[in-house]
Amino acid sequence: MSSTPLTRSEAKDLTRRRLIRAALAILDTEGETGLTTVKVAKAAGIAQSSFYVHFRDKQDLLRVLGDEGGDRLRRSMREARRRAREAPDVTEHQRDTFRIPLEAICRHPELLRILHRARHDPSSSMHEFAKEASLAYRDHHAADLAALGYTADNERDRLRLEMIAEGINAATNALALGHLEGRYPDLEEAVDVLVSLSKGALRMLKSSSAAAAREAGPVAGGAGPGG
Amino acid sequence: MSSTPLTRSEAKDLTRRRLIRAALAILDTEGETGLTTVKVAKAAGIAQSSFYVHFRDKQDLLRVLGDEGGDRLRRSMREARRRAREAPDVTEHQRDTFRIPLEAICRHPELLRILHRARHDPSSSMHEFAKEASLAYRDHHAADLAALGYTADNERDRLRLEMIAEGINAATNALALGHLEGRYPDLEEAVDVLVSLSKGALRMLKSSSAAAAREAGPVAGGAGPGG
DNA sequence: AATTTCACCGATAGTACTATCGGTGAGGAA
DNA sequence: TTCCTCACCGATAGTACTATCGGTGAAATT
Repeated sequence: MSSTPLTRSEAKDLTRRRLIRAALAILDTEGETGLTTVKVAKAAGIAQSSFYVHFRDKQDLLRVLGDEGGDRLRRSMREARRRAREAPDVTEHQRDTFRIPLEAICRHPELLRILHRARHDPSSSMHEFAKEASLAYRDHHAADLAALGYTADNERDRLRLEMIAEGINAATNALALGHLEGRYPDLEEAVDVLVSLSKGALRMLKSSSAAAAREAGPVAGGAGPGG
Repeated sequence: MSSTPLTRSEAKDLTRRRLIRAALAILDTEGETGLTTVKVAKAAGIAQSSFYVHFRDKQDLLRVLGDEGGDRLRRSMREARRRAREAPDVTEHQRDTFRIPLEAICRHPELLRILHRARHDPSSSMHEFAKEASLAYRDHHAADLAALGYTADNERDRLRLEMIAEGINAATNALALGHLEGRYPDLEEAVDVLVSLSKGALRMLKSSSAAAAREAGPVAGGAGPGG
């Protein structure tokens, strides 16, 4: 009741925020197929035609959603790295490295679900953005692992580190969603699993030049890429 | 040119196969949004209205696609387990356990992409099917890991084994898709990474009752489930 | 106070898709 | 040969959504 009289631009911005919020909710519950200007406008409390006061067209809305998601993504990654650095010891630093992304996902699971879908849907308006975001996540994980002391000093190890990071990233997402679906009630157990997964993979990295043959057997026999 | 005169039911079945094949291709390249009776019928070389000779409606087509995918899934999982058992030694058995699913994905990546999308899209006609398939894959991986000698003898380890299996499964999918996208040219390297990931995780499992504290630090401090 | 701006509205043209219907001709049974 | 069956066809009714347009009233400007 203090400042209910809004200026026109404030009111417009508020409506725009409502549209974006509504769009995210619909995207999460009904997918890109279910996202229509009719539903978004109705959920935001305005007429369907007024949608076009705020966005040039539907494509434009998706683009804005992608941009906002990207910003939120970058901010949360910076924040995560900052917080992990504050851990008292190495073990806790390791656990933080995996706990923080897990908690971030659980706070805004709809963003991951939307990205996840777009990542594998070539027809999605957010497909390219989702691919970039996915690579950014992988590189973030790779940097995390490097920060834990596992550096790659040659091309082969660099590629391996990327693979490990991508694998760990996928596992993190899967466990977070499993937690949200109620299958894994204890998030700390998920942290344990991720820590141990990474330990195994990074053991390989450390011993790659010396005992590669013993660790993984004859490796060079390369199968070409699949069809 | 030998038996071009087909019976009517043979010809009908052929058309049906063409429709299913076309639907899968469109689903892969354009997503569920782009899957229309117009496109499917045209790609199969028949009139749009003739679509309804073969399927009651679009939903029916999706259901059939799900069923066929399920069959193919179960067959390929059985086949994979059979082949892995034939490996000459333990190391090769381990590698086969991860190589076989990787190769299976690379042979039919469109199936994984379609499932992946539906898995995270509540509006998808194949959503429930994709969730079940995902759990089936996880349990398949869990059985594989158990076959490698890592058994869970209590409730906590059973849940951990499930988490490890789900994580490894997600990593497998991610690496296979990365390989297909050209980021990881050597599939054998992906096998190495998966083997090492699993080794790390299963080390935790084996030592869970005895040396849990040394392996992962204080573990019991349980944080509740997230929001 | 007079005028302009503009966020929002209802109506609607245009587009794309789903599903039905009556017809047709070649396969198959009598 | 005669009749029936049915996979396929074109046309079309019905539905859902996108995007545009002229109008309206309150905020903002003069």
